[in-house]
Amino acid sequence: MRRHYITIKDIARELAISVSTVSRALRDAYDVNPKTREKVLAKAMELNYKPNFNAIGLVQSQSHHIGVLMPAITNYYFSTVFTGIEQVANANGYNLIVFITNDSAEREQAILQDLSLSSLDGLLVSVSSQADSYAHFEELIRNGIPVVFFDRVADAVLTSKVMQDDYHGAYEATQHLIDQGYRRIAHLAGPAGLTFTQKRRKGYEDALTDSGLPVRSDWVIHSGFSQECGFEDVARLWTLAEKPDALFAVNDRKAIGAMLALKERKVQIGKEVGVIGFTNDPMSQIISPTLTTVAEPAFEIGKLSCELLLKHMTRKKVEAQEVILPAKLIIRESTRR
Amino acid sequence: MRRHYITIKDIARELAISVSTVSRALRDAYDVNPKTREKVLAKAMELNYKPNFNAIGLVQSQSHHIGVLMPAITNYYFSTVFTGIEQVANANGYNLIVFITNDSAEREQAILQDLSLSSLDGLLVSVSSQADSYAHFEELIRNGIPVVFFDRVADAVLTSKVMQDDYHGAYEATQHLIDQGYRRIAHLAGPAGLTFTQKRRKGYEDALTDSGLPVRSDWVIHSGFSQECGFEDVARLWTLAEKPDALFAVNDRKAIGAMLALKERKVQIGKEVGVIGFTNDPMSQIISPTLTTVAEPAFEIGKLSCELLLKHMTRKKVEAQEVILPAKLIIRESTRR
DNA sequence: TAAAGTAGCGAGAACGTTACCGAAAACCAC
DNA sequence: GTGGTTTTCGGTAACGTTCTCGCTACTTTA
Repeated sequence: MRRHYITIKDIARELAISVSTVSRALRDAYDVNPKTREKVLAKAMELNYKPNFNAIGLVQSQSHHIGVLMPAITNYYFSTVFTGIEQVANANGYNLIVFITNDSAEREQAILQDLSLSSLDGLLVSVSSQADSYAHFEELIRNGIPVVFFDRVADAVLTSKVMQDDYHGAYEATQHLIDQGYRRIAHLAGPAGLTFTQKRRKGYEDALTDSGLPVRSDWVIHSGFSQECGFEDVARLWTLAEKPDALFAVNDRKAIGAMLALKERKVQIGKEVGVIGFTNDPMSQIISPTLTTVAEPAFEIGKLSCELLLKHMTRKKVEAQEVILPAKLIIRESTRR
Repeated sequence: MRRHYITIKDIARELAISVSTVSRALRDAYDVNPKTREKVLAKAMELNYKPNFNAIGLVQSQSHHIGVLMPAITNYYFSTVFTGIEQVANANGYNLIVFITNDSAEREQAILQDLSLSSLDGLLVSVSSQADSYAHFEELIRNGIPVVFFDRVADAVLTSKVMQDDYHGAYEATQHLIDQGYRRIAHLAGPAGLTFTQKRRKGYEDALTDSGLPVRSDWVIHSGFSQECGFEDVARLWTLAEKPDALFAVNDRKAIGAMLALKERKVQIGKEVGVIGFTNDPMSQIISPTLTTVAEPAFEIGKLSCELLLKHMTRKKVEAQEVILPAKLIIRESTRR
């Protein structure tokens, strides 16, 4: 079970110098003769020395690990955010430890419960949609482990957050539908508890109100994020006496589910019923008609979250900030009459 | 920078017992009075004690971390495999450290070069398509860190591998096209260096040969995995004097790129030209006509890879095995005449 | 030439935990 | 009671590294 690798002791012994000197030579050049430094480096290379991060972490009480806690990774948005995170983390010499909650609050709690404080220097989080308590995050922060939220943020926790402009994105999307002449606009919303669900709903409602259109609660359906949810939401809407003539979905997967339901009902998408999504998932360009959507800067959000976290980790005191990146309306066929 | 947390010393002091006893009480019950064990556990709970994994890792020379090295995570296949890995790793108390190579051989080398032997107990790998040297993997294994390959395996390295049945999947796909009456079947292949590219090509060629059809090298195009590659491959094929009447793509993204190119040329997919992919990416059900494909058991591959790795990690000597999971043909509209 | 400064290095403790071994205490059988 | 087990516990070294301090030897300054 136990393995033995090359350590600085081995280098010290072979070079007949002390471990202290080897340690210094390998890190910074101060207090060490350039010549001995050369020798140490050469010997380290020769023996293929690799530092033991457990030992370093122990003595410095840090791990060089950043945790990433997300509901899932099997979708365009999260996997793209993650790629952004990875790029920054890697460039700064940090490793990423990934935790997937499957959108379950219990799982999220369990992960945070098990989480040893010593194993992480910082944590990036997108909360599960059922999460009800954020005490664990606050405890983490209290213990000196910075937490940065992205996308699905916990409003109550005082720390930095990175997200897209959900409100204005939703407003623009709804406005676009209105501009295209749609008047009976329904909203396929996300789980009610999430902040961004609320923001997108607010943007939708304000756009309607600003154009003098009524906000009808029976045209707003809260459900999950999956394609199936979108499909079922349409089924429910189509039982109503007065059916909508446009759908604004909280994300592309739901919009696509809705489109499939509409196709099944032989409804002409765009012409009869406009559909608009949110995310700019590659699927939105594949489906036909192509889906109008609000593009989220997923990669940028990942990069920025990680950069912010690094700031919190390295600097003494960085005050919490909320970064809101612009979302961009992309007009395609599904809202073209 | 330095943080101090609750340690077993604190527990020992408060209970006026030794650290050895606390340590034993916290782990297994042997050699410790059930009563004192109770007290220790209660006190640990009270103080919210969390073990320091750096210290444990140092003394046991292990990290409880498993590395996952992949070309990307922003696609259906890899993110699903990863989810399978995550499930098994988590259930066994291991954390996952993710490395993304972006399909670059240099990046892969750099990651492996930096990789401290002490920071990983095992490694799961899907090699980059440009990888030319597998020396690093062999060194890892020599140093007692088990490596298991999945999907994109390194044939030369003697260790366990998990993959789908590329050969038979490709054979079946091609056979299906033949059965449907297509006769001039082209293959949009992957990067030539990868093992599974070769296997799928072989399956394609054998199916043709077995049906007495000629294998035409100008109908086999090797390029990348992206949608754009599929698009461009069709552009090239359509400059030929004799055009194919069916396309077998190495994956769904390429198949979809090809379909878009065909649509642009007003070619009726299915009726005029059959298209078949590989993966069963959700996109294949979204595009119209829906795409016939060969489903890969991505989640299962992830689970199995991790389970195999755990076996290698815990048991003294487990001999390397190659696991090949069945791939399943899923017939949809794109091959229906 | 003596005092003062500086560059380079080493000794030893510390980080939090486990592993090993020995000792004390409790129990048991006769 | 006595001797021998068994149970329970504590002391100490070790894991690989950094960090602090102090020492030596050389260089500079007056």
